[in-house]
Amino acid sequence: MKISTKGRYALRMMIDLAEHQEDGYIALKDISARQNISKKYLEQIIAIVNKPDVLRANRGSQGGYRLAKAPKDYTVGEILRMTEGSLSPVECVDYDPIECERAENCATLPMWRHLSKIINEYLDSVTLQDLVDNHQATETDNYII
Amino acid sequence: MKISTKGRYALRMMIDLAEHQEDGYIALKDISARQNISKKYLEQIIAIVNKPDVLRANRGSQGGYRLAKAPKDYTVGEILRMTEGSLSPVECVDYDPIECERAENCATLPMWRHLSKIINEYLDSVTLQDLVDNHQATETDNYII
DNA sequence: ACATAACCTACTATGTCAATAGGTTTTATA
DNA sequence: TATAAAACCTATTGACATAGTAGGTTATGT
Repeated sequence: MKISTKGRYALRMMIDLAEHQEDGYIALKDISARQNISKKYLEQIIAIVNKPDVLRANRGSQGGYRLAKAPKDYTVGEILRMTEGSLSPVECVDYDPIECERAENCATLPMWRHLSKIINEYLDSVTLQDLVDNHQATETDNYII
Repeated sequence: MKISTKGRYALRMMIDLAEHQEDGYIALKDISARQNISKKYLEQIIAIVNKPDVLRANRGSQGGYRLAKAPKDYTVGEILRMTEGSLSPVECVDYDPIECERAENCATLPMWRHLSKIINEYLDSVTLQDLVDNHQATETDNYII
């Protein structure tokens, strides 16, 4: 029941991009150095997230990435679902109709559904901007989240 | 971010034991047949949960297992933590003090803490009795959870 | 005594994770 | 226009976890 490095690194990458929005296109080399994550691994991870409505990329010299929209318009949930796949605690709740033959008479299904709901709803309630704001607050201990 | 079969099977086993409380000691063979889970695998899983305050076991002929307390006195959270280990979405929040050197200045830590909190609090709020009640309700569609 | 059940330990196939590695293509700039 | 820098692409790998299977030993009610 753990978020993988893929998801966690993707989040840190997005936060890094959000915090350096003013610098134009950011090279993975710089994110790699700041976040202390292998550039090669970041390449693979950013490839998952690199959709036109999420990121803008420039190739070649002086190239890099920048956010496609404002940090407040990304939720943690959407970023994690892109990299991790479904965030539900059990696979069966992702299908509609449920394929499991036990579903009709399952003692635990409603509980899994509810857990899935609160996980996704919470993660969809936190934006990239919230994380950036919170990061700034680490200096003053004025945590928002 | 998934609960493994170990945790899910452990829960189903506990529910099965709760629903057959009146039958005295229940053999794994019977749970295996009813739940359609390999008896050999159930042996390994029940070994994790088989503590004096959780289950009573009788060996030999006519032996088996029964709950050590009332179904309302087990939470889903405690059962899953026994089999799955920690239910937190990231490892770092389990340590106090946190070992990660980035912790003091981490943009995501408070969010992970909060997510961990709502997951554990919800799973600790659901008892084995709730699941049994809910199971009964599948016939009438009067879900509680 | 014997059948039955818990209990114990080792093994294994498969898959996922967490990268590393080595390239090709594109592009700003000197 | 050569070149350096960057994105982009695909394959491979070691380590570990998952999801069991297998083959026993020990205890106990009948």
